[in-house]
Amino acid sequence: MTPEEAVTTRASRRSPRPRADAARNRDRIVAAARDVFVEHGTEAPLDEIAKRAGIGNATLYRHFADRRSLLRAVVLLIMCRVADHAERAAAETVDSLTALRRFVHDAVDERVGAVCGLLIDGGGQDSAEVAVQCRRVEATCETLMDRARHAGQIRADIGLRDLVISMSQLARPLPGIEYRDADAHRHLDLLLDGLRVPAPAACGAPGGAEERSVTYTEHAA
Amino acid sequence: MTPEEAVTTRASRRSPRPRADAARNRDRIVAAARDVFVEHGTEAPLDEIAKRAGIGNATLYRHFADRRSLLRAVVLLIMCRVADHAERAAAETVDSLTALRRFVHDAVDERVGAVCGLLIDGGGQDSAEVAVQCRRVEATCETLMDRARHAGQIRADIGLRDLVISMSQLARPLPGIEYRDADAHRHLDLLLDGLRVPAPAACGAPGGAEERSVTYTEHAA
Amino acid sequence: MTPEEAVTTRASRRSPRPRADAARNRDRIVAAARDVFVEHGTEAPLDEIAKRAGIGNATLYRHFADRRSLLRAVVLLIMCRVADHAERAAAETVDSLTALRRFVHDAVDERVGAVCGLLIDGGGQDSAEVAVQCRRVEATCETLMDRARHAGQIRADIGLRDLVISMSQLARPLPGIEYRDADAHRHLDLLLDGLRVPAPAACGAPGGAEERSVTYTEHAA
Amino acid sequence: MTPEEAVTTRASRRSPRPRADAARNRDRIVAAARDVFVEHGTEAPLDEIAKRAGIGNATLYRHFADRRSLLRAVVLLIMCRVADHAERAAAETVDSLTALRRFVHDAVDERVGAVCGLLIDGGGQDSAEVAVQCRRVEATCETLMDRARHAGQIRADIGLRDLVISMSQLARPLPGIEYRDADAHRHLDLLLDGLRVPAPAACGAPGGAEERSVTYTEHAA
DNA sequence: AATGAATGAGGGTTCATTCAT
DNA sequence: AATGAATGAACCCTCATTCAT
Repeated sequence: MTPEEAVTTRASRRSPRPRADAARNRDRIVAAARDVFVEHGTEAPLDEIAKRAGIGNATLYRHFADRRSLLRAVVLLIMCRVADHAERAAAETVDSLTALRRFVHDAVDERVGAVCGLLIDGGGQDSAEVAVQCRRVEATCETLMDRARHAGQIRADIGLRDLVISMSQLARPLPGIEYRDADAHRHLDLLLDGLRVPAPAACGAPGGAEERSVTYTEHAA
Repeated sequence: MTPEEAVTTRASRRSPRPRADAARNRDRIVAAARDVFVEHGTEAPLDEIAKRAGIGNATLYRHFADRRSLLRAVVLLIMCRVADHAERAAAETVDSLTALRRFVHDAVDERVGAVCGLLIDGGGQDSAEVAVQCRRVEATCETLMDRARHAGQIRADIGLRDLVISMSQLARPLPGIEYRDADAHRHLDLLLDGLRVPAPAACGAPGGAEERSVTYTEHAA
Repeated sequence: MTPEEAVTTRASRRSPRPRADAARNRDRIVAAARDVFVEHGTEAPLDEIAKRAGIGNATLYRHFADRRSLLRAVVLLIMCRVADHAERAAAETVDSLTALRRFVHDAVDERVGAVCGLLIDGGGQDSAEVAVQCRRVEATCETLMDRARHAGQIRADIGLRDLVISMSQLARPLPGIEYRDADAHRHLDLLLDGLRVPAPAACGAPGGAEERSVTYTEHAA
Repeated sequence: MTPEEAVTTRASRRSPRPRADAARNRDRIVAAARDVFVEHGTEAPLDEIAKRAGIGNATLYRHFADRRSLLRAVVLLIMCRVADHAERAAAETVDSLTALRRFVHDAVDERVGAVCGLLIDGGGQDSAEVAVQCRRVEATCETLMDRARHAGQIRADIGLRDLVISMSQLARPLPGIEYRDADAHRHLDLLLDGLRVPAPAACGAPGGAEERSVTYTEHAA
């Protein structure tokens, strides 16, 4: 599903035609914004984005009234793709855990880290379209996790939120450090390994989750 | 080791005495900066920090020439404490994996996520003092990881960098979302579980690291 | 006289025909501009005017090269009508003072306050057409005032400029306050009463013009 | 009463001391703003005001958070002085009509036209301090007008609002035309003459208020 | 001819940093 | 030493005007 389709079916709109060059500009802006947000964070100057997109600053404002609006478009773009990946993974991959794995890595490739936090707890708090995509992701992931849980592949105490937050955090660009996809992929693999059962602790290694959970509780206090 | 000791032994300096109230102000500023950086990111207005510290803005500049300088001091504070925790964990905890676990949770409690990125790749690239602390952390962690590796507790393909980056990322505050220590602790536990051997794959669950590594290679291309 | 006639006789122009719809657009723009200038001042965004006229912004620029040009057209429109009113009042109303009264109220209804200042001192300093209309107004008013003066109806120390400026000012919209024609009409009546002779002072009331003129001189110093 | 006193008695405030140079700057800014507003309208660039005051633009923002805030200060300054003039005129001038006359001319000299509209209908809608000064003006004028009415000096159908609006409008700078105090004073004199009774019409001149009121009603329709 | 889109210049406001008390 | 105040540079956003369909 493309973001355009996500917003509304074109036919139902009044706008006579979204002039080809304008549409191309819009896409360029969103793509540039995504990259700049990844590199410099969501507080990056919009002028930088405009320059990267090869347009004047005012043109950016013609397409997006303010920073939030642009951010929303980026989130929508990413979330549409991520949701697509989730559904495709669920449809095409028989093993649930493998599907989850495929999903998180695809999400990282979609720069999901650029908009971390925005897809949590409903995501686009102020955008119905984004919320729809978030729900697509949630629904698909929940299904996959349920199946994996029932198959005894992943621990029962892991929820959707854990997956989404961890994924977003690990995929986030590190300020001051050049962004490394490789790290995100690698650490997500480690984390996914941690989700699996039998929990490593059950394999005989000393110092299991219980042990930590004690310490953890202390910290939570 | 306190940050003051970390900087230099006082005796070798000219400054006759660092007036008690000035020293107190300095500490207040660093503490306030740490908290503000955690809450609003490292781009937060310095005036906000000064206000939080209960001092005038110019006083902040008397102590720290510019933003970088203040940031360095915060990093140094955190890294000193984190290094202390690392060494204490190594000294007091017999089991290496348990020591690592203790260390990462203590680091989160020290708000290590606030300065993520600054302690990677040598850390304070422009600060010898910070570099010293980073090396303390690195040395201790490397020792612990070596011991754990040799004891067959953690996988052989995991390096120090993996631990430090993951820890920093998972402990980072999520913009727009209220910071939750609990999430960081929880997800670090999951990640640590993923570091352990026998790898979950070896426990019989389908879809091991090898499988992923294939996909991963594709992504890396 | 319509503004079109005022500009030039069509026959002398090259333009083959001013396509009916184009002419209609032009009129709409000028009317919209007049209203917007009244409501939001002469600094109002031109896009607002275009939208109000129901046309695209570029169409506005096809008709009027820049803001000044549009403003001139509005002034011309208003001044043509105001001049018409002046001449009609002079022709149809026997009593000169009554004719003046009729004139000023008609002028207010033509939104003369919207372009205040532009019709003073020659009016459209940069427009021959406007200047022509200004002269029509001036000539007619001068005649009427002369007649009223000679008939002993109005004071001898009142000039055309007094009338025009006062009228413009009192008819001006008050920023932040919803425009009230009623106030303008009311206060113009009061002012016209002040023009009359025998001066109120002569009617026996204390504190006449002479008295004030003293104070006034002080202020002028 | 100075604006400072109008805001609050200094003693009751926490602010340790309003540093002399800062206070001087504040006064300079308000004075510059008043002049610029008179010359170029209340939409004039704030940078222009800062330059005129001989300070940096940011200093202006330190003293006044936004344009409204600055405007309020100007209004307060003017209204305090105007209210002082009103009370002084009432106290020192025996004849009520003469007092009113003195008042309006003093108000013009205080550049009351710069803030026209802001003193109508309660004045500083968002400022209690301004509202207080407006009420001082209103109360004094109402008293003066009452006395003049009872003494048969002015017409009974004239209200406070008529006086205030007319005064503000006539004293307003004409955009594009250099501001002329003389015109304002002159036209206010004429208007005040119009307020007097016996109404000029009663003096025998043809075309009185009744006649107009007919036309007027037509217009109002 | 009409229009949506593009754009550069300019104004409002914030903030890191410097100055004067 | 501590502070309130001052400042210029940078960013966001608007708008008059031009361009391309």
